[in-house]
Amino acid sequence: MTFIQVAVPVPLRQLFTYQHTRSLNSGVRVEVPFGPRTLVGVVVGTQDPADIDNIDKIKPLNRVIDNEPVIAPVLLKMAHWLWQYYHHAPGEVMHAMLPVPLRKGEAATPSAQRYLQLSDEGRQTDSDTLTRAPKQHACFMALKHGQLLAVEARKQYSPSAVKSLLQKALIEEVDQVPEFTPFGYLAQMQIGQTPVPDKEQAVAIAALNQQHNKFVISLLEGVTGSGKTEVYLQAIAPLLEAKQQVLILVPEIGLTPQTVARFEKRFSIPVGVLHSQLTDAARLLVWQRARAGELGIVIGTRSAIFTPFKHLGMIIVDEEHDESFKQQDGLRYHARDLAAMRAKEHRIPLLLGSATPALESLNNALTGRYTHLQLTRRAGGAQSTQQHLLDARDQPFHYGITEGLLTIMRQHVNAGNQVLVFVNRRGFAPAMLCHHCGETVMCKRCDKPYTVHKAQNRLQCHHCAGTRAMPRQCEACHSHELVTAGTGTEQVEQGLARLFPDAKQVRIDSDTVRGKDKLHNTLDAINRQEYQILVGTQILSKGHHFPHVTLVAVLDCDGALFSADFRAAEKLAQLVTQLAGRAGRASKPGEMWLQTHNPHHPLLQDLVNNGYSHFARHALLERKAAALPPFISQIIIRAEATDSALAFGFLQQCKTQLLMPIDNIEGPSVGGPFPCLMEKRQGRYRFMLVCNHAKRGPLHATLRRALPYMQALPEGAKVRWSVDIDPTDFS
DNA sequence: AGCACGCCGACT
DNA sequence: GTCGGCGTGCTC
Repeated sequence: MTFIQVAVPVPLRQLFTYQHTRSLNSGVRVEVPFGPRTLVGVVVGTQDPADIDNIDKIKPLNRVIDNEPVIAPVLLKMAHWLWQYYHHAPGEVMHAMLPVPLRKGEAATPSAQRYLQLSDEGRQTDSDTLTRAPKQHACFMALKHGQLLAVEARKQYSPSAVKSLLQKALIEEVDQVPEFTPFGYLAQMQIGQTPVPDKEQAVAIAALNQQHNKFVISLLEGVTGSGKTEVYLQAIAPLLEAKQQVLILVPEIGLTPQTVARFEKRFSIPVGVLHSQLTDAARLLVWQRARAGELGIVIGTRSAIFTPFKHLGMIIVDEEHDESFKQQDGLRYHARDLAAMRAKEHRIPLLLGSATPALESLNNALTGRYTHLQLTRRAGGAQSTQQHLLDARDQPFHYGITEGLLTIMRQHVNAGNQVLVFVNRRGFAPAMLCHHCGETVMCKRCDKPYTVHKAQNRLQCHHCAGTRAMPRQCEACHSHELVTAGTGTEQVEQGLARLFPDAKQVRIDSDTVRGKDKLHNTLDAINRQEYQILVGTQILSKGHHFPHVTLVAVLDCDGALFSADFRAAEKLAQLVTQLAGRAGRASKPGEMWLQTHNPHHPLLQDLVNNGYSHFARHALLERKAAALPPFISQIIIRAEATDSALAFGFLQQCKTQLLMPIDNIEGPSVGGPFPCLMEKRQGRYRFMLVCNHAKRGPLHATLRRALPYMQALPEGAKVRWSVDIDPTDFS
C-alpha cells in the first residue's frame, strides 16, 4: 500500500493523502472521494506512512485517469513554486494550469478532428486547372503534401477557397483522430522574405543568437515603430530550424489576427493561438499539439504560460509592461515572472519587449541582471509626436477641457485632421487640488497628498490612515476653487458634442467595443476619416495606429501624479508614450498636449522633455528614495463584505497576526486597514492591508506563519478575502 | 468552494 | 405535521 499526495481542487492551502495499491507518477490525474463528492486531483508525490498522523482517515483513491503525467516535471516544479510563492491552494494552482476538459477528467489524448484531404478525383487532377484561382491553387498544392486541419486550412487559404474546392469535389472532409508528428512542420517550413535589419536590430539579433540553450533574460527596449517584431522573427528563425519551439505571450488586446498572420507568413507553418474567446475544445487541441511538438510557435495571452512543449527553445513576452499579464483574481500570478521562472527551469532565454518597460524590468536591466538591448530609431525615419504641457491653472473649464486646449482642438479639426481625446479613467484615488495655484491638499504628518473618499465625504491619508473633513479653501492661496483631480471625465463626451456640433465623434472604450469585429469596424471607419474626434480610454493606446490623428489631448494628468497608487505616474507615462506612438505619420507629424495643474512637476517635465526612457530612470530613483517596489517587497491582503465593519475588523485581526514577532526576523511594516481605491464594488465594502518589507524572504515567512491563524479567524468565513503577492494595482 | 447537517418559521 | 431558510463545519 502506497500513500499518494494529491492536489484536490478546493480552496484549501494543503494537499490530501490517499492510498493506492502502487505508487503513481507525479502529474498523473486521479479521481478521488472528497467528503460526499468525487473530484479530479493531480498526484504530486508520495508520503511516508510515518509522517501521517491521522492514518485511519485515509481513503483509497477511486481511479487513476492517466497513464502518462498530464503535467510534465518542469511544469510541476512551476506549480510547486506557484503555490509556495503566491500562498495559494495547490489544487487550484493545478486547475489553473490545465485546460478545462482535463479538469473534468476527460482523456488527455486527442479526439477526432475534422481534416481536409484530396479526393480521388483531386489526386488525378492537374493543379494547372486552378491557376486562375490562386488561393484555391495554394490550398490544393498544400493538400498534395498531406492532410490539413480543416479550421487551419480555412484560416490560411480563406473559407471560400476551401468551399469552392469542396464543391468541385477535388478535396473532401474526413473526421479522424489526429496522429501528431513531432516537428512535422519543419518539412513545410520556409523562411519568407527577411528585411535587412538596421544596425541596432542586428546587434539585438546577434546577442539573442548567442543565448540558445542558456537561461538569459533580455529586455528589448524599443521605441514604438522601431521594429521589435522583426527582431523576434529573426531571433526565432534559427531556433525553429534547430527543432525548438517558441512561446510568445502578448497582452489580451494585442492578440490580433494580423499579429498571428505575420508569424505564419514568415515561416509558413501553423501557429498555435490561445486567447480567452477560444472554446475549451480548441484550447485543448492547441495544448495537445504543442505538447506533441506539432506546433513550432504558440502565441497566447497570460495563461498560455502554462502550455506544455516537447522542446521549448525560447519565451518572448511582448509589451511586457502590460497589466493584463497579472491575473487580478483567484491565483494572482504574473505571467512575466512565471515566464522567468519557466525559462530558468528549461535553461532557455526569455525575451521581454516593450517601448515602455515596467520599472521592475528596467531596474533589472540597468543593474545587469538582464541583458539590455535597445532600439532607439523609428523605422522609415518617422518623426515622433511633439509633446507639450498645458497649464490648466485658473483657465476656464468646459466639461473638463480648458479654453486653451479647445483652441488647439479647433485648429486641428478645422484643418481636416483627427483629434484624439484621451480620458484617464484610471486612478480611482483622486487627490484634491486648488484650481488657482495647483497646490495639492497634503497630510502634514506624512507629506503625502490626501486621497478623496467621496462615500464618507472626507479626505484620508493612505500612509498614516488619518482623515480630515473636505477643506473649503486652499491653504496656500486661500482660493475657494478646489477641484478633485479625476472628476468631470464623464461629462467630457457629452460636452464635446456641444462644443463641436459639426464634428462627428466616436467613443472607444471597452464598453462600446464589445466583440472584436466591432472594434475593427470602428477602427477602419476612423482610418477612413469618418470621424473627426475620437474619445477613449486605455484601449486607444494598444496596438492600433491612427495615421490621420494630428492632435492627442490628454485631460487630467493630475490624478496620476497624486494618486495613492504609487504606480499611477508610471502607468500614465506608459499610456502617454504609447499614445504618442500611435498618432501621425511621416508626412504629418502629430502633437500632443497634456493638460495639468502642475506644469512644473518634475516627472511630467521629464516625460515631455526627455521621453519615457529618461522618465523611467528618474522614477526608479524616486522609488528607491521612497523605499517602494521594486526596491522593497510588497503584499496586500484584501477583504470585502456587505458589512464594512466586518471586513475592517477581519483585517485588523490579520494585522495583529502579521505583526506578531518571529525569532531573528525583522517584521514587516503593515499599513491599514485602508479602504481600497475602489471602495465599494457590487455593494460590498472593500479594505486592504499593505505589507512592506525590504526583503522578500522575511515578508513571505511572516505571511506563511500568519496565514493559518488568519484562516482560522471566525470572521474569515463571513468576508471574502484574498492575498495579493507583488500587487500591481491598489483597486 | 461545495455539500450535509441542523435547527426555527409559513404552508397543504 | 412538513418544506425550506441559510448558519456552521468538514473535507485525506
